[in-house]
Amino acid sequence: MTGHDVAAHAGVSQSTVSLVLSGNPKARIADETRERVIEAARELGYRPNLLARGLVQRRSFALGIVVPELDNPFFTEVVSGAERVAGEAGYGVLLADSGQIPAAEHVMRLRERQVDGVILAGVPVETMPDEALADANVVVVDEPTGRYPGVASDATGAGRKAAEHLLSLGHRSLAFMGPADPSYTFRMRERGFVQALREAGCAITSPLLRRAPASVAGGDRAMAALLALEVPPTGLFCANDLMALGALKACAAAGVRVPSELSIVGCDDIEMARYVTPELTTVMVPARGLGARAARLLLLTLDGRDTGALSGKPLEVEFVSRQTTAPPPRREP
Amino acid sequence: MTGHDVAAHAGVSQSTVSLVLSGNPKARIADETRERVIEAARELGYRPNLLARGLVQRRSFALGIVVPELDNPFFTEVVSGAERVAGEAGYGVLLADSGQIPAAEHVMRLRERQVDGVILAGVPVETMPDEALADANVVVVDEPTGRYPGVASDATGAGRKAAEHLLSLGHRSLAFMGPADPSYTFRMRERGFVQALREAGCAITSPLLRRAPASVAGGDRAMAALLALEVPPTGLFCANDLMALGALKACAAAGVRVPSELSIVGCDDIEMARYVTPELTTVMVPARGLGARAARLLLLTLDGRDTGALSGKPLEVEFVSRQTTAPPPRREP
DNA sequence: AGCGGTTGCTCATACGTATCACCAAATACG
DNA sequence: CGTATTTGGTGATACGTATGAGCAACCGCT
Repeated sequence: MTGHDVAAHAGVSQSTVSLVLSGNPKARIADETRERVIEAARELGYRPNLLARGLVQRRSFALGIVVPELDNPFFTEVVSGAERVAGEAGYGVLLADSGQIPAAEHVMRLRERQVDGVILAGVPVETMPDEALADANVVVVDEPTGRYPGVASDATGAGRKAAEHLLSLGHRSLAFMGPADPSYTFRMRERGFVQALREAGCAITSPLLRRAPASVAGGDRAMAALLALEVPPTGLFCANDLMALGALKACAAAGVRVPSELSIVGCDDIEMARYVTPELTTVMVPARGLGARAARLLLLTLDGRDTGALSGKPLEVEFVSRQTTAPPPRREP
Repeated sequence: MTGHDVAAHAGVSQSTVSLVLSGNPKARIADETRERVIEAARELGYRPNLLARGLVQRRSFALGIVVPELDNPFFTEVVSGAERVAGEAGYGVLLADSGQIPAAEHVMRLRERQVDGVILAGVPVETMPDEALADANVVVVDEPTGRYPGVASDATGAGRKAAEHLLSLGHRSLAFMGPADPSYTFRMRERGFVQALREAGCAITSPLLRRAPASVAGGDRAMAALLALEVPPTGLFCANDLMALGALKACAAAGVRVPSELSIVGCDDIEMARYVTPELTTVMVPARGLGARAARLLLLTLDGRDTGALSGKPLEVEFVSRQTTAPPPRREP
């Protein structure tokens, strides 16, 4: 089932079929011919071979997206948002879940498939060999590089909002937990949090700054360490929701009541934040929006359109008050 | 950067380059020539154009996967499993998140991209027009069709195990919640549960059989309805974990204590099941395994290998005892 | 020396589409 | 009526790769 078959069936040449079905609308085709071709294509159920089209047009109308792990709901949402936008624009999406293979290799594979562009989310772009990204259309999610266009959320704002909320509740003994090898976004969340505390004259001390993998298990471990301190904090900000869920779990295991004994604020607002008990107070980061925006930015770039507008300002984050925060317990009850 | 460039650089023809770099190993190439070509390719950073290869070989070495929603962690895991297996075999993965567009349309788009096969997970295959799947390599996840090869989990077994557990704890007043338009798998989970109850002389009555979307919100609503009954059940089996999380949430909101007042069993064992409080007792369905197996089955089919072995027996499910089940409260305390 | 067989490579072509150059017929124009 | 212009289409080619046919050189054997 090729364009030639349709041509034969409609009594025209393959060129004409191509012009009718995918050529630009300014092609001069008689209405009657156009009808015949379209009808023939419909009857035969013709679908163009996008490999062939891609080969000659040097555009595959597909884009790749690389994430470190689909397990993390945050990245799932990014993918979901990007997929939607790409799909609506007629683009296909090639997914690469980093896993064992280094991200750079994934990018190379995607480029072999001639993707028109690549979205990188949560991968350490700075550590990738230059050649992998050389003259590729790349959009980086939530990790401003200065070298590639990107979309980001207001990460320092996220940390700041968490701090402001906890401070306003009266907390003064605050802790933070985040990954040991933080990505840009995690660094900024931490910085925003720490700076806001400092400005309020409430510096964070080293034992209250825990490093652990940004996962539920990591949060669990870090929380256990915090609870083992001589004077545990009364409030906690976690680099992401997964860690916060782990912290919540550790508290439940240790019999520490949230929020009456300890207030916890997460970050991302993954769906699960609403479904745990108590519901997690967090800072909403528009993951799906980031993915969608990344895709839009990429598509605009491919069309050679101006990208300044989209690339510019970070996406707003929003504090979401739920049930894991409350005023600190009174001292020496 | 094409094979011709490499050829020129190595002083051979493009054919030779092709033979060296991707031709079958039985091609007769002098060692010295082979070296030269490989070296030239390395120097130039040559990567073959898979579109061109796909066009001539009539195989794209890519497969498509269609899911109804990436939001559901179950499907995320299926995708993740399939992606891993495909990636290791050198296949690319085109993702289609159903969303607004009907699944059949997604399949057509994937086929335009010449995917070698398609994995369908959670899409209503029976309602798809035949032409969409005509002479395509299809593997259906968890929905035996009789027309297409598929991989499935032991869904009746899942329902049965949930029933057996609750019965063995002493429950006699049991409820079920599942979607109103159940897929095959959901129907079988329900059937296994109901049958096991019946065999134990403990039939389930109609008001204890709730229909709601298989989501957290749906579970929440259904649970609220159950709690409003004159005699609420002491035990509950949910068609999937998302519903169970919703039920848990509704209980928390209504002040019903789990598991002392009500036992809840979910199904799937999504990651979150471990992280809610109390931890969710559930039946583990190997989602990642299903995805991996679907991919393997598809790849074998593409190689023209025998597929009987893989297609055969459903994957085992496993009861996972956690914290949401306990003996029923004594009557009239 | 003569000859079949093997080795090592190249030539030409096909895959299915888009697109440029070109052409015949029809039409406009003075 | 002769010529410029437009209309509506076709033919040929290119995209980058794989691959069967073919070919020259060399080998082993009698």
